[in-house]
Formats: sequence, structure tokens, C-alpha cells
Amino acid sequence: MAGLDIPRYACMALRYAIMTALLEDELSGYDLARSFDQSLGFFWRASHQQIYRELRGLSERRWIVRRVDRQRGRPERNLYSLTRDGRQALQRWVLEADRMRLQETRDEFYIKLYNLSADSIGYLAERLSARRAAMMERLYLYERIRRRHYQDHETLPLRRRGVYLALLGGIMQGEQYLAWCDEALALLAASAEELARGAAKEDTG
Amino acid sequence: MAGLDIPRYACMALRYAIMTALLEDELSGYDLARSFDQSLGFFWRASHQQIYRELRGLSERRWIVRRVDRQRGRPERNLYSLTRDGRQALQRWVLEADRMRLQETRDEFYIKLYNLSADSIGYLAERLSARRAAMMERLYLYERIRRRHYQDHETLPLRRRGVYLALLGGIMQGEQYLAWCDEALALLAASAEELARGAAKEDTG
DNA sequence: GCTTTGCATGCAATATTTTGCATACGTTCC
DNA sequence: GGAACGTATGCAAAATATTGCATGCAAAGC
Repeated sequence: MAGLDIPRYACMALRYAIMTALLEDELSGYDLARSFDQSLGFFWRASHQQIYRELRGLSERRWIVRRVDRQRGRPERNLYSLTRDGRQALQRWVLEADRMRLQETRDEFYIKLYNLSADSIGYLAERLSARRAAMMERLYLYERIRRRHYQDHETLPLRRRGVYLALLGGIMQGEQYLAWCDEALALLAASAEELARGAAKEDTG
Repeated sequence: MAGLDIPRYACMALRYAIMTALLEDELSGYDLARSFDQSLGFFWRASHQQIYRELRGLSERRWIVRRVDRQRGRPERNLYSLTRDGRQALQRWVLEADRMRLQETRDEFYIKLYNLSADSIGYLAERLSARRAAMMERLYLYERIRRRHYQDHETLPLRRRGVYLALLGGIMQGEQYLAWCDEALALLAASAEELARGAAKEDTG
């Protein structure tokens, strides 16, 4: 009984992220894992293991219910949907004191930048280019979503406006990131050139 | 012996963040905890407990050494500095394949935005204002650092240029965040007004 | 004289995330 | 006819982070 450790603290944003995804659709763990790569996942990434674990926990609390979908041939899918309790819990959470974690940019890359040296400059520039390219791709995806669903945000129903704002946040942040990458790459290139000309002040002073 | 579990995986950015902070200064756990609120901490936050734990682990590995500083009256401080091994390990890490985690904006607030409703709109707008104000304050701090230390980044020695780029990233991201807050607050205000006028399309459709 | 604040360190428990592995079925490509 | 890939689910262990608590000293404010 209750082999599953139900945490007593009430944080656990992932739990609520999953419920949010279930707000409009009945989804399987697999669906959730994929949709987390597309939408909510831009703001709260989660692996499938985490998702399956949460789904179990949420079922135990009766915040979601499972329905088994037997497909011919294929293995069966567990489809989950929000219960009334779940819907209420979600709403309570939204209105709860939020723990303001101001836009923490937890990225190793910044730490590596703190260690910039003649040895690392080439590598870091290369990695930065890769990030730039990846962000470009993501922005392209964001923009496609925006075009398709949020073109005319003035006429959206209320909840959709919130989703739009999140998306907008992603887009703006992505664009800013590209701009930063460009500045950084320029400075790195200039520095590398200085080094090559032997004119560089390697880390002294 | 070795009661302390030394992890076998090589990730652990915090470890390297601490070493980075020790690159130029001999610091105590307390110093580190504070400096993490100021500089590196913008990119990798850590509580003092985490820091003390890492310091122990790093000492065991001989990547840092401790020196006890007995102060009159005050409790003694443990000052740590990088060893040659530590310096090398840090450099290796910088050049290691980095696991590109593209600018993940892990913030509950976005999830809450996905749940925008007539009930939550006021609360969310208020919380967003708070975030805006906090970011403003942080930006002000960034700008002061920039003025004081990175005014003329063309003449900085190489490593400092990396630090400057990280700072610049923080500044640009902060500015973008403010802009987003403004857009979001405007749309939330407009929506709230529509609701008040009864003209709103609450979440149907 | 008492309270608060700041310096300084740390344990234990809980919560959260990641990594590595494992299974099984079906289709598609070669 | 076999390998690779996509669907679909999950366990166990390790790594990482947070929370709550605890201690002790000194200076500053009331």
C-alpha cells in the first residue's frame, strides 16, 4: 500500500504542467512526453520517466483518471484526463503564492565563458555558433506556431491569450539570444584575431 | 573511509562554478555563497548548503585546499583555493563536450499563464509586476557592475572579456524580459477591462 | 539587558532531475 | 529476412537541489 512516496510539499511545478497539458485533451504518457517537446516543454522540460512517475502520483491523488485504450496490434495506451478535483487543485495552485525565481539562466556555458582563454576561445566560439543555430531552429518553430494559432491575438479567448503570452516570451527571448550570440561571436572572433597577431593580452592584469 | 559519495559522473556544473570563482581569489564558503548572489550566481544559483557540500567534495579530490583563518573574536573561517590539479580539471571541463541545453526558461509562471482565466488574471498581473520590478533592480545591479568593471571592454584581458560577455548576456536578457513584461501587462490589462465590460469571451471556443 | 542582524558553518530529510537500463510490438527500409 | 526506427511503458540508481533546522559568536540598536 502507498508504496509510492507522495511528497508533502506542494511545489512540484511539473505536476501542474502535466495537468495543464491535460486541460483540453486526454493524453497518454507518450503523448505528454512528445507535447512537452513542443509547447509547455519550452518552459518546463521533462523526461518521459518523470512524466510517467507523475502520472502515477496524480492518479493516486485522483487528480487524473486513467482510461486504457486497447489498439489492435499495438501495445495498449494509458490515456489520462483531469478529474474535477484535479481541475480544482490546478486552479488553486495557479492562485497560490508563487515563488518568484527571477529568470534564472542556468547554463553551463556562461560558467565556461568565465574561463575564457586562448585555449578555449575556438571551442567556445564553435559551441556558441551551435547554440545560435539551434535557437534559430527553435525560433522558426515558435514562429510557425504563432502563425498558425496566434496570428490575431486580440480575438483569442482568455486562456489562449495566456498561452500566447508565454509563446511571445519564448520568441522575444529567442530573438534576444540570437542578438547576444552575434555580439559574443564578434567579440570572440576579434579576440582570436588579436591573439593570432600576437597582440593579445593573455590573462595578466 | 570515503564516507562521502564521490559521484562518478562528470557533469556537476556547480562544482566547476565554484572553482571558477576560486580562480582569482581565496574564498570561504560564506564568501562563495554571497558572491554567488552577485556574479556567477546569476547564471548558476546555489544555496550555501550546496556550496559547503561541494567544497568538501572538492577538497577530497584535492582540487582545492583549505586554509583555516583564525580571526580574533569571530568564529574561524575556512578559506579555499584552487590547486594545480583543480586548475587543470577546470580547464579540461571547459574544453569538454558541452551538453547544449538551449536556454531553458524554467519558470512556473509560464505554466500559470497557460491557465489564464478570469479568476487568475488579476493575481497573475500583480505577480508579473513584481517580477518586472525585481528584474529592474537586477538590471540596475548589472549596469553598475558593467560601469565599474567593464566600461571599455575592448581593452580587457581575455578572460575578463568572457566574463563581460556573460554579463552582457544577462543585461540583454533582462532588458528583453522587461519589454516582455510590458507587453504582457498591457494585454492582461486590456483583457481585464474587456471582462469588466462584460465583453469578454471566457474560455469557450 | 534584550533583540535583531550579520558572520560562519553545517546536518538530515525531502524533493527533483537525470542516467542507464529494460521490455515489447509493428512498420519500414534495405 | 534482418536491422533500424517509432510507439509505448516502466524500474532503479545516482546526481542534484531545496527545505528546515541547528549552532555559536559579535556588533549594533533600543
